[in-house]
Amino acid sequence: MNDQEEKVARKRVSADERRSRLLAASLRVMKREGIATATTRAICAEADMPHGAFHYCFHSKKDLYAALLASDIEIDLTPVWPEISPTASAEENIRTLLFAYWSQVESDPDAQLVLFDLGSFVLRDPELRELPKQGYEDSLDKAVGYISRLGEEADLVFVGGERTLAGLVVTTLNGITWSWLAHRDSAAARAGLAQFAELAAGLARRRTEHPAPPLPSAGRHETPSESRGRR
Amino acid sequence: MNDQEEKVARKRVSADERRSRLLAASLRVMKREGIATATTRAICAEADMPHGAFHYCFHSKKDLYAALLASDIEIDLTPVWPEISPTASAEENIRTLLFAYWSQVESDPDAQLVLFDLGSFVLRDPELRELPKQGYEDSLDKAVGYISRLGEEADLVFVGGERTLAGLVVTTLNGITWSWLAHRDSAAARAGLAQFAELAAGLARRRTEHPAPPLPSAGRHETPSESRGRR
DNA sequence: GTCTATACACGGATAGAC
DNA sequence: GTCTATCCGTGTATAGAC
Repeated sequence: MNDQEEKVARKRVSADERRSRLLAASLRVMKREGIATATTRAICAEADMPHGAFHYCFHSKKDLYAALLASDIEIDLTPVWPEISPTASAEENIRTLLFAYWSQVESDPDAQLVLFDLGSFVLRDPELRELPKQGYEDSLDKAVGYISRLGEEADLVFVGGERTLAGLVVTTLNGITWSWLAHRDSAAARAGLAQFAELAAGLARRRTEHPAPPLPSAGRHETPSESRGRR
Repeated sequence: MNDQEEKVARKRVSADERRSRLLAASLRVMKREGIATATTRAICAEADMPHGAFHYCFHSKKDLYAALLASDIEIDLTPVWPEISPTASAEENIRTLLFAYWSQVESDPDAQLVLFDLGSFVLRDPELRELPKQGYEDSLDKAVGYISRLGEEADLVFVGGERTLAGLVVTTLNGITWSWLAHRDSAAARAGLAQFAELAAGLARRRTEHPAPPLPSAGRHETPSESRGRR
């Protein structure tokens, strides 16, 4: 006594629901075959919708790109927090976090590729050029969030400020990811990550000890990171 | 008494010459409008050749991509070497080199974008997937070359070996470049570069003096770059 | 809103004259 | 080798029935 099932049970769904299904489908297609092959036809097929559906869910294909970049395809570090503890060293905690991130990168390389692919594409379009900027800000914010939480959970504070460190993290992670996509040498990538964790740990200080903030390398000429910390 | 000039004097040129002209033209088009718009037609037009010429210079369009990635679109640091001197600090010398690289990046951002664009595209194709790997090796080699020369000219040697440092440099430069393409904040990019120079300097040692390695700014508590130097 | 059918342009590649 | 004309597939977008 159900309405109809002429084909394979294509149910009635709201246009909004369709929109998000198309977004998900487009992401799947892009991961599988690349952005160039993710045509409106392929996407609709993947979402099991007629081709015509596309253009009353999205004004144009650019719309889809914009929406895709807005819905951040990001990595979730929630499950790793229990492993963070104040008793471990700063370097260990940082490495734990970075490696948790990294294992997700490695488990789904195509997602990363789509991110570069999409960014690269969008940077060419005058109308969309600002999107990656926003995306960068967003990942910065997210990194700041993680770093803050790390500070709390592991009782740390960072020389130069959280945002500076966040910039360093985002940039380095992008660099390592891109290089890894090219060479696919996991050991090398992890070594780079570990090296970076060591570096970042050098910027960490315990919150509790030393009431007088112990700046590293004070007294000499000013280092870049110090001058940047202010402004 | 010259042969012919029916149109605008389209001279006779060898197929090889055509090939390289097409490569150059394709690069120009890609820089200007992106890889997606660089069609065989657009490329031939840019090279002032008939469309048909394309397919007896290149077997297919993939061929062009491969050839393009093989002919490394790289950055030349030759003019900066005079500024390198053993009297300057390691950090200064490294920063000089990095900034020289960077000013070329900033002067031609589209070239960088093409590199990402092309890499991203090529990583999708099963037949071409190995090309970026090779490209990465090449830039590693190039970086090693620069680092070696820096070692000679500035009388330095690097903890961990030149190749390790080279990997770090290539990766970091990629990361900073990609981030910069998104946010276009030159000051931030240069700050990151300076920060990295500081870090890398922590890995540098004078070749000549002190058989026992003289750590910079020793005496107080340890700075990040110092702890990093060891391992 | 939903879907089918179609318009229209443009992509890579090739056939075949010169 | 060189170039023109053309094939054929596929892309985005829309017109119009339901």
